[in-house]
Amino acid sequence: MTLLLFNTLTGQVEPLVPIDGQTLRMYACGPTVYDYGHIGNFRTFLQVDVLRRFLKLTGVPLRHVMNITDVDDKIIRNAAVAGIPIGEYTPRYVNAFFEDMEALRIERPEQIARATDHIDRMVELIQKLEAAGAAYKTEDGSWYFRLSSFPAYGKLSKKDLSGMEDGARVDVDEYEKDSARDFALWKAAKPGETAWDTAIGRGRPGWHIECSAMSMEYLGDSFDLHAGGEDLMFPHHENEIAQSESVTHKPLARHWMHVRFLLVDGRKMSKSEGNFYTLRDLLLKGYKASAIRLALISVPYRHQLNFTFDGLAEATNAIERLRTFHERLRTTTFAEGTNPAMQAAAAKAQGEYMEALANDLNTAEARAPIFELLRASNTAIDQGQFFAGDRDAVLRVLASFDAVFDVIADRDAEATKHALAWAEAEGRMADVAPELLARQALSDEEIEALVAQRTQAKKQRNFARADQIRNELAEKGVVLEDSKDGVRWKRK
RNA sequence: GGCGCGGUACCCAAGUGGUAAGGGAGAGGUCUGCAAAACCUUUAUGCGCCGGUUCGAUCCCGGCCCGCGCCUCCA
Repeated sequence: MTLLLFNTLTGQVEPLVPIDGQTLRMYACGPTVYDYGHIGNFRTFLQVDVLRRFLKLTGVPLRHVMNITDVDDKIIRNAAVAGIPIGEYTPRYVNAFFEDMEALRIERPEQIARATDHIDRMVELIQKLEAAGAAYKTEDGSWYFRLSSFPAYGKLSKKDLSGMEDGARVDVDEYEKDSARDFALWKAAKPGETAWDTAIGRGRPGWHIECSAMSMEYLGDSFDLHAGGEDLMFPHHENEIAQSESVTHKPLARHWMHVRFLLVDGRKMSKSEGNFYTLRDLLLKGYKASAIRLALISVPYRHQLNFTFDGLAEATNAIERLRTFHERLRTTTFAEGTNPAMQAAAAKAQGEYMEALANDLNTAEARAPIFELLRASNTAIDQGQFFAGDRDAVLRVLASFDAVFDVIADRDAEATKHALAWAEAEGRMADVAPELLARQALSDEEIEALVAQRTQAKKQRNFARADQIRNELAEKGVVLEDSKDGVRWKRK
């Protein structure tokens, strides 16, 4: 099955297939590690995760490179404020980022590349650009890209810069540039700032050059897909194209994917609006990592997603239903055999599910057949028309679902535990929701003991006592389910 | 100002030129000691508004209204 993916470059939905007929090579812009990741960052990374997981599900081998920008103005500024070198400042945020990826079940790309590990590659690239007449050095020792040397500039974002060349706006700090639109490849060192001594002078890289240098290093001159948030389309990706293609004279990437921004309560998320959330903020409020994942991927990547707490609650409940169903399949004993109707329903769901994802990663549409199969299965089970062979077939469909969505398998407790440990270490326990703390109050053993007591009380038909225990557990976030096979409990 | 996106039931949301997936929530019911879970029924003659094309439009075209994003560091 071939993925049809919208290509920003052509404005069309096109098949995404490896140009070399084997491995799909992709580059996706990663984080700038100056702070903790927010849900907007993660929406993009999650949607790219959906892409890579679907490709893997369809049997496409991947080589996915993600950069980590560990040197830039904000990092330098923040490190200076903290009074430490950037090499000491960034690791905590790099580690936090990886921990957040793990919490959200975002798969690790095959290759992670840090900017500061590739300074020499960037310098080489700038030298090549100079040789090609596309780069020049200014008096202060900075290097700029000569936009006039690259007529195709703007082809990705569909911008016509012809009328803007003679910028009426003159930036006094950049008076040395040939043209106001020329962008920095290399910034000359300012006193006290982080800098590298290199063949092109002492300084630090501009933002865009790292992606050109590192994609070339790990994926070659030309690769299959380049992805990132919509804001990166211009100027970042446009600049990457200019830098890379001026040297290679080959298309940097054949396919470009851009994930739209999310809104929070109908507005762009920003600190000043007071609608800014990191993943950690939400975990401490008691929301499950899986619910955050589902909420952020359920609206297809090309649409704005309006993030709300209602939406998070909805995702929480939807996951609960999936997990309850999965548990029912796993723990119920079914008679041998199959129900042809169920076999057909499972095959249909699987087909519709895959087709929806193959259609430009339509995650919203992909959910529908899964829930339809869930209901059909529950009905069949209730009526005794569901057999061991059906269970296996339905479990296989759920496995396909989770191969991409990854929300049924429950690792929420670990993510929450890590978040709480972090809050403790950072002195942020005041931000932890009381309900979350209440939920941590009982150990599994204590819950088991109370459940046993309640079962005993029920046997003695002491329902008052049994209900008392149930209420007590409910206050601690533990929900009970009585069934023929005994009592199941779960944490909310 | 330039570029682009969206307005579908209480909320989220998919979708197609032929009469509206799915999720959440609510209501009623079955089951249960009571719950929970599960299932059944129910909640848009309607898809922002007005025209047009068509045998037929939510889906195509035009206009209008409203909301949002990008154009600057930003996922």
